[in-house]
Amino acid sequence: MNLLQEMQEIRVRFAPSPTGYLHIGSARTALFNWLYARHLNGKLILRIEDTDLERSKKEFLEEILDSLKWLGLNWDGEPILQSARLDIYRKSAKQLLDKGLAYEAQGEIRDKEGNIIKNSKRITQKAIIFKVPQKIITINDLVHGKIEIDSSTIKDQVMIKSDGFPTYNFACVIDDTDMGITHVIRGDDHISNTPKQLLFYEAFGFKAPEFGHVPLILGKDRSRMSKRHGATSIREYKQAGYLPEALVNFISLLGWAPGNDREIMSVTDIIKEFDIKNVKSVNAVFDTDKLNWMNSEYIKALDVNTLTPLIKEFLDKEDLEGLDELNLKKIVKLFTIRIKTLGEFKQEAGYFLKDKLEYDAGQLLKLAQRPAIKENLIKFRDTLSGLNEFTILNTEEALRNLAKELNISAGELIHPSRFILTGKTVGPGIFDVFELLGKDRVLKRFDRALEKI
RNA sequence: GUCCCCAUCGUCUAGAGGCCUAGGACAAGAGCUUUUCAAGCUCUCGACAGGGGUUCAAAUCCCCUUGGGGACGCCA
Repeated sequence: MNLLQEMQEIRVRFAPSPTGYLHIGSARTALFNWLYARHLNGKLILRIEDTDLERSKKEFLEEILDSLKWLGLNWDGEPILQSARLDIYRKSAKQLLDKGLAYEAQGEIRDKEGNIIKNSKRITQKAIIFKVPQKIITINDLVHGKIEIDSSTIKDQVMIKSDGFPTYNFACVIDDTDMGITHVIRGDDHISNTPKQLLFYEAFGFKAPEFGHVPLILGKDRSRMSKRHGATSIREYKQAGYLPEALVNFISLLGWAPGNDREIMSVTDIIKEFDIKNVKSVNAVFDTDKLNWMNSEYIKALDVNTLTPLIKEFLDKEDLEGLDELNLKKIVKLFTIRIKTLGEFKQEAGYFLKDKLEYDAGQLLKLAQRPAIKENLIKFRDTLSGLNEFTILNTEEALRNLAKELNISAGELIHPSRFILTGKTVGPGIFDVFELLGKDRVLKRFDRALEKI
């Protein structure tokens, strides 16, 4: 690689702070950075912004890395921790101090309500504060175009806090410069930070990267997506049984579209098509209905051999007792088109996994009140017990013959049977249920239910 | 309050001045299929926020209004 190519290499970064789980919005930012890098054959650097001593937690860091890996967003090199670079920030701040572009000040530390925290041991030194010069700052944003901000609306910026740690905007500039970041892709909520950072670039004489501010993801009420809108962290979606491919596909389409009406796309195709120029500048509402649809499409596209192990991870040991692999696969196959998430399987197909059924009392009563229901069901039970082969074909033939004999519709036997065998009024075809449950379990469930009718 | 961003169906979006009586998808509704529910197939409903310009021509360009969102920390 020659020098020119090296200078032109695209380097982007994702810079989470380990103060919480990976939020869906952050994940989208990470995804766009990743797509940008992969599309242009660049590098994605992971930087951990752990300069908030009180809120940063190691468990959060691990969780964030796990979520990124689960989504398939791989990064280049080792993650860089800001907490390991404190000297560098301090030295850099000193430089501005020496140039007369900054000053030191001793202030109190206040909490969120504005009260002074009196005996804070954190005040060990003076804060270093940047003197904001008067000027118009221009951002040539990759998604918004030209944005102008008058610096008179910005107050002097703390670079080094009294606890010796750098502030976000300051550390960001030092790091992005050191790491050779060429493009900063981040959420719209950072637009107001960019002019502050641009001022630092200028003070140091550093070349600023390109900026692209991507729109935010909103909840149903159009405010920033938060806990009250439902699941906000990637781990929650993983735990609910969404497929990472579906989630990636879905969030890639929040604020971006390839422009040819394509929606279900492999990640390879998304990388191929992704262009920051096609990113919209309008915020997007997160629509769980559409995510559910997309996830179900991904589930339907999987073959049973791939799906079964994925579903197994959502089942407990006791769910699998007495179930052989072949049977489980058949059940999975039956439910592939009926579940929207992997987690729904246990709920939907529960009656295949455990024998104890809870019958809804009202439904049971309704059933018992139908004319001649008990004697018909007893006859049907005896017919079933006389079958040698307990297959879809055999059970259907037996049921239809009996219905004819009794001069009732097939449904008169089918619906009560479904209720007896599954405890539900809706579900897969009843003859599938017969075969998959097997003769023994079917008869047992009939006997148990008939006692109650 | 100040600054900034944004504005096409309920939602995600297509739309780069004539291809737009605005296209697709989700959701909703109807029908077909059927033992129920799904799935599948077919159809229906449904939007350029409002007002001024510019232009032969505007969803697309400009301005204003309105409406949403975000930021204003020794948080990141």
